Amino acid sequence: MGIRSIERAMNVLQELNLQPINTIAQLHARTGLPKPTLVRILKTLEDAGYVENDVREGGYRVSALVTSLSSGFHKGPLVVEAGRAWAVAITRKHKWPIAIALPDYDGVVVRFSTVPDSPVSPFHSTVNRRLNLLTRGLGLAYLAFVEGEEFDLIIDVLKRSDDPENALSHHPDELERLVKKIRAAGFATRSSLVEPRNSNTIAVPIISKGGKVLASLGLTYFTSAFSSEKEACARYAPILQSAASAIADDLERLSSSVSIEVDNTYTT
Amino acid sequence: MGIRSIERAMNVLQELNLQPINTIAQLHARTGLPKPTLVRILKTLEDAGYVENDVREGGYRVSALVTSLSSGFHKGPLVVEAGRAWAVAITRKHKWPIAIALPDYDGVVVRFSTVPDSPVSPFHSTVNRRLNLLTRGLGLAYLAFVEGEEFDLIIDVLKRSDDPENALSHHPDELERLVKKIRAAGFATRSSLVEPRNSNTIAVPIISKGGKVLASLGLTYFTSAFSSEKEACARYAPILQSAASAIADDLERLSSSVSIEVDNTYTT
DNA sequence: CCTCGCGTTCCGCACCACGGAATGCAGGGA
DNA sequence: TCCCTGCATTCCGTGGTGCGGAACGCGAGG
Repeated sequence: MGIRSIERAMNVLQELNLQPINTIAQLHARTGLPKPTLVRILKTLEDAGYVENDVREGGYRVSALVTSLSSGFHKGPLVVEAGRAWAVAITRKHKWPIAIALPDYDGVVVRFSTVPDSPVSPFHSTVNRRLNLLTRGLGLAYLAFVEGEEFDLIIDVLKRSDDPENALSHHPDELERLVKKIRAAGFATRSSLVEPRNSNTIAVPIISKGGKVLASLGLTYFTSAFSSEKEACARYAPILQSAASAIADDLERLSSSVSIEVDNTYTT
Repeated sequence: MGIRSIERAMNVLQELNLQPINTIAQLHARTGLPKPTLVRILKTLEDAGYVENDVREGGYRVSALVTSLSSGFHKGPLVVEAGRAWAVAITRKHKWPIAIALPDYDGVVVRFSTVPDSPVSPFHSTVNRRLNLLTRGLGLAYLAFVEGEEFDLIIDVLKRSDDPENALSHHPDELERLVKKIRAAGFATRSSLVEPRNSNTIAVPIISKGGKVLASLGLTYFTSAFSSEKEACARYAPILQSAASAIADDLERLSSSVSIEVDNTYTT
């Protein structure tokens, strides 16, 4: 076991990243740490410059310096780099948060999200969150556009899983129907069978000029903001689709002008 | 005074971000912490998933999870978002690290850098580093293209500073000569009067379609890699200039096309 | 075989982080 | 005005825990 205070501090720092502003009481509830301990940890982080105590807002928030804790981390594939700007732009315009997810073995992992830029996000920073392929919007948007034996390979892996969210892999015809529907529509949504119910995600694939599915791009919204799922999809799916194709274009420009290959590596 | 172990852990984490791989000995030298203490801290961070002990490489490195420590921080202006992808692409092609700096009162602050992507960087992650306007490449590339009373305003502020790096603000004609030279060339380099001497930076402004100087974009290289500064500039200045103009284009596309799509899709 | 430098483990002591209890403070209700 | 409630913050005595010098194991080099 490691140094307790450090583990606690890291947890606190993670929690702080999940909300724009955090009261001691909230952190107490979420981390289970005694309040005096929280105050002490937060004061330490504040002295070090990672945290600000905004008395006006009545709580603590992360400050700019936290970026220095991860600035040296190699950010990952060029798709994410190319997609960020579009994701941010869409969120600024439409408010809802955008996420970019990359495939990783039997799921997709959120590698970038504009949650911190969104004033109305149902979630708070989903970066590094792993999502299932058969139930989640971002997973389905990726999977449904994968073809041939790569598709079969993934399904085989999923079959070996006992995660209830992967259950569909045992029902080939149902699965096929879903995939066909998604392909025809050009976008996927989160299954209505999984939590959370008060939000939904609309996602589209990002497909390279060569036809390879590189990532998926999703928008998450509160269901209560629209009278029906259809309405939300009609509104945002085209936006996501054109953004996805713009990202593919950018990737092309970025690679051709400096002649590099699209790199599909991802870290775990 | 805060909790010592936390302060130490944060320092270690920052140091880890400054190099792709870090041995205990290096960290010991840089942080001054006893080796057993370092091992204990690193083990704690490793258990928590923020750090990996790569025995093959013989050292510690930050892992993907560190991004969760800053994922909630609002990343900043769209220029940086638009510029990242280009910066990454250039570094992948030409190896040297690229930085994007934004103006901040009497200086510029590095808001993004590809140092982690560069195998040959003279520095290591300069994110959040503040640079002077009159001596640093990124500062000069910004300042020299600012016009009119905005320029005068900045100089007035600099005059009130007693930082030796701002001394030039007291020599108007010399300053004017420098500014003219930079404008004519279209790029700036770091003053030969300031450290470090074994590297240099070539920087260009990023100017919006409306003519406003938004940021500066710089490339840093080891002077020993070229026979003269001229040679390096001849090679990289055009690359930076076209990237800067591409970034300005992207910014334009990002802001205009996203809003056009809104209007188009509303009827569907 | 020895030596050097390294990462890692050991272990007893000092000290410092811990958290329950107390305090301070602001808002709300009677 | 006074009391109450919920909150953040401070206090302070105690015991656990982080500390780091010393020892160890190991691989490389001579």
